[in-house]
Amino acid sequence: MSAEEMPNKFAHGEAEKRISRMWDELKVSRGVVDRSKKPFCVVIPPPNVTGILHMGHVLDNVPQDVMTRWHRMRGFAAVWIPGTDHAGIATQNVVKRALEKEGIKMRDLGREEFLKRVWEFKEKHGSIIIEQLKRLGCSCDWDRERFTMDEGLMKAVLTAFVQLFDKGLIYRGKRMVNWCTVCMTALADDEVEHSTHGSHLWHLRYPLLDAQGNVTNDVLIVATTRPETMLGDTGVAVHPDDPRYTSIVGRKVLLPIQNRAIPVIADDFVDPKFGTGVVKLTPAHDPNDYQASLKHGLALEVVIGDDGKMTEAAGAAYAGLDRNQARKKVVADLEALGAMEKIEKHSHAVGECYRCKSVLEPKVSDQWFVKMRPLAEKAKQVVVDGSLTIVPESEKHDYFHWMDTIQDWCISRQLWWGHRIPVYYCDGCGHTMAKVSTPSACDKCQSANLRQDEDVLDTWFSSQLWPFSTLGWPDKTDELDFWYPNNWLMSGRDILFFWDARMIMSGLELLGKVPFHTLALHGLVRDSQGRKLSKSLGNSPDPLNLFDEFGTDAVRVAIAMNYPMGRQDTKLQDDIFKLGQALVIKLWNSTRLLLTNLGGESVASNSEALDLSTLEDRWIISRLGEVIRTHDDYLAKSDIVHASTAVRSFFWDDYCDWYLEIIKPRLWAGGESKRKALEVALVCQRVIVKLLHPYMPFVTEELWQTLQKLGITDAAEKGDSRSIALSSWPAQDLYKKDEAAEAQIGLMSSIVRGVRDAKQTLNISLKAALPAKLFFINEAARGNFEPVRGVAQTIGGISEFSEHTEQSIPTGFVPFKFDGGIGYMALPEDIDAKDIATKLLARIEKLQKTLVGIERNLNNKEFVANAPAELVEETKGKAREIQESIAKLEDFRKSLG
RNA sequence: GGGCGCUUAGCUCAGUUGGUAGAGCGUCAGCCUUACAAGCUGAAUGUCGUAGGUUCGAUCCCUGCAGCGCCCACCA
Repeated sequence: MSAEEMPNKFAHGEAEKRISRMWDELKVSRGVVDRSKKPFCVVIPPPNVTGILHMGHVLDNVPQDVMTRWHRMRGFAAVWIPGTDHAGIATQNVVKRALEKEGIKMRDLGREEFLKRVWEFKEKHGSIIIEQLKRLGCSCDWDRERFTMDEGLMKAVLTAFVQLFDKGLIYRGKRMVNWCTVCMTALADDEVEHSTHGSHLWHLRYPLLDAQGNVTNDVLIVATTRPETMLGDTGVAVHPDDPRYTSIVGRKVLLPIQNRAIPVIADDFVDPKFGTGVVKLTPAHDPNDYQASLKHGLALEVVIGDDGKMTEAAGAAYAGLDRNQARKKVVADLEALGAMEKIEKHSHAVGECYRCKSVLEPKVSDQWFVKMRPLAEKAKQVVVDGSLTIVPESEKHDYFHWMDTIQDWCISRQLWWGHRIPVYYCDGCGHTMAKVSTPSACDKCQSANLRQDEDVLDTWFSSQLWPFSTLGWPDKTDELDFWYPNNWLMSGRDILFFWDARMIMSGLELLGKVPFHTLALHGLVRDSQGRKLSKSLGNSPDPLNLFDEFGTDAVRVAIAMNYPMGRQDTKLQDDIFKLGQALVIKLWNSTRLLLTNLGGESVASNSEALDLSTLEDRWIISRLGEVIRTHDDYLAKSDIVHASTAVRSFFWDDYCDWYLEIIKPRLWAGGESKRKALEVALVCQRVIVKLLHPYMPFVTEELWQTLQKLGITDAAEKGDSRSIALSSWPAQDLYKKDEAAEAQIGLMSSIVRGVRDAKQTLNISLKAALPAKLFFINEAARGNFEPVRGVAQTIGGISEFSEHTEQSIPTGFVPFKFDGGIGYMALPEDIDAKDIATKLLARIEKLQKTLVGIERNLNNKEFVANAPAELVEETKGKAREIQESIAKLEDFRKSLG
């Protein structure tokens, strides 16, 4: 393509596909173990294998791609490892429901056949999310894609289990766990979501029995939120110091309906102030009651089954009823018996399944647990001593608190889809052992009569190994040696405990090292009204539609510039994608401006040997170095919002609005000055394109390829020029700071702004070239003016600047303020004096307001005495400038009549 | 019940050795100026949640209060 043929817009739809293909062919994102380089490794938070791309994924992955691309260009041996999670409950439920639609029941199929169906489902849908991540432009090393149930990771999971088991960190125990009656499995504590429900507090009358077991006239009134569980009551408890009840401790009450005598016990877990101060005890269906039953030797009466239906033990009248129906019937029956004292309104928190939202049932059962306390101590320590940094820092509090209050982790799930627990029971001698590969005989008695545990592991048990299992652990691979610990991990705050914390614990325990050095957390994006994005609200935009409409680059850069990091959640304004798109267009067009001015020539530059004899060239190069520094500093702190907006504002404000406008006359004029301008401008353009590449990979690749084809290069660049993704990151040291140039251009822009302001006040065209005079209050400004005289004339639309040294206003001129002095611009003949006077008055009043604040300080002796001398001088100077301006504007206003 | 965070322009948000407040969007005014009208040039708008304290000086540091949000938590 020749420069003139550069299309006038970026056709993102076509280009993104073409560029993705090119990246695949060049394998730009391949991570190679290269010990001459520094390692940089990130692992993707594995999306559910059956998932489809939503805004949450965009949020997770844009910063990871930014970081990975940035490091790759900076010469790190960078790798970003992709993959998917088998997502135990979620996937099992999806397949189960799909089968039910075909009229097939999971249990009828049997375990083996069902699993076959899940695998088929996975093969069919598993690549969808991966393809979508590619569309997002993620530069993952796709050859290293992993799945939490692939062969290697399976081995990692089993090995981890066996190691923890052999160390005694995994044990089996009878506990009260959270049971989901819909998913039919146990859940870990943090898989429970609490939400407040409006309900009732039922007060039940339990008649007191005398020593012979006969009903007396006394009743004990118990308050409960779950009347249906009374069918399984095996005791009643009061506080030992509660004077109302001390006399009856040890006696028995008659449980209505069941007509069973149950004991009254004393325990200090009872709060005398709540309800009646008497608690009914249902050890099989309440965690507190269960603890009490262990202490006091109460019986366990299971009245609610795994499916949420009442059991035989509940009595013939209730067996088979759903727990909710049973509640109604129990209440009605108690009322009929006269055993219902009263019913109060009461709201309380109820635990729900984080997958299916149904109300959980506490259930006593045998489950596998990981001992967390020893792991938690180490995990805390690495954050305390700084070997692992959490961003934003405020999240540390939550992290420490969680570690401090940690309970053992229930890792067994009564599911079929997942890693089957590698524990084998010997039917010969009762020995229990954990093995990575299926054993043929018992370790102890050599019996071949072995039975594997039926349960599978919690999904998070495998995801916690992700930072090292994906690198080959438990094998000692080169990758593991080179890229572990990972450098950086990004995740939503919502999975800090599910995933991040457990990776830290398992990494420390199994490998003795932190899994990553920096943990960056982000909040959620919400809609413009602050609501969570959800399918049911219909307020969750489909990222793929956004890619089609605005271009992937636009979506990415919009997300980067509005990222919810170090903050609370971010409200997604409707227009941010349009603004992202505007940036893409602006970048495209600024390149086009330069290319269409090449005049058929090619411009090869060298950042190390630029001719900077022209002021604006020195200035933009100085600014360029500054923006690289600023950007890199921010990104090093994982702050992609400030990093990306710094580049944007440099590009748009300094480069496009000032620099390109300044050099346009040189471009039109041609010759040596034009060539130099193009050289500098193209260096800047290349650097800007590179700086934006992590955020907008597609359009920047397209522009890069265009420049390369035209032979526009920079001899100072290193790296592989076949793709911008492989090119070298701009070196900030190449672009030296030039204070003088910055001060001079700063003065120029201040004068130009003053002139423009004056022209708009007078309602005259900005192009009208009028003469102007400058009166300098600040000597430094006078010195800085001479070099910018020409530029100021051109850009400001001034025929000629001259210096004014008198105090009085030159007649026929209008005053304007600039930093360091007062300017006077020639007044055209026909002006609306009244209109101008009004505008001037407003300006004067504003200056006076500012002056009042400044003078308040200067009039304060304590300020002059205590504030730093520099500040006092600066304040005095400021005051003088403003005073002068006010005086001149005021004089002029009066002269208008 | 505990812990954490937030409150700054109409909206979304920046703002660290404490020095008199910024951006983008929106609004208004003027420009089709030969890269871009998805653009350019300007303007207006704030008792920085509230009451105190420290300080010459507080959006910033300390304390109380109010409103909002998040996390954790077995009160039946």
